[in-house]
Amino acid sequence: MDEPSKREKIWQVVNQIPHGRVASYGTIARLAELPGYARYVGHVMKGLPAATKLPWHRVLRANGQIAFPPHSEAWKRQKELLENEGINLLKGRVSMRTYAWPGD
DNA sequence: GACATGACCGCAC
DNA sequence: AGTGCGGCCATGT
Repeated sequence: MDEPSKREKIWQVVNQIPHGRVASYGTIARLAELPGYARYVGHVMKGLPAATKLPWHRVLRANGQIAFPPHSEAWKRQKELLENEGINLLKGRVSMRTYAWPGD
């Protein structure tokens, strides 16, 4: 089922990603106590309103890449927001070693 | 109810 | 280090 509790947990975790840090879909799922729901997290993100309060841009793939097709509009939008927070993208890819949350 | 698709992940080659 | 493949879960056709 698509219980509200699942979406809410995901929203909550995403909402707790600190400024200037990022987390992968799998990490979000794991922290939301929903291991294996990495894909579902993406589904929830897609359903977010355009003007959402959630820091959706801090959610990346496990390898640090943006989940959108490179150079697409959404891709550029997300890249912009990340750089706005002082996150350095190298070749459109974020160093998870440096910015991954949780960690340190 | 089978089959395809998606803002995914991890391990094996 | 790049690619492939199976595994994941919920939706849509």
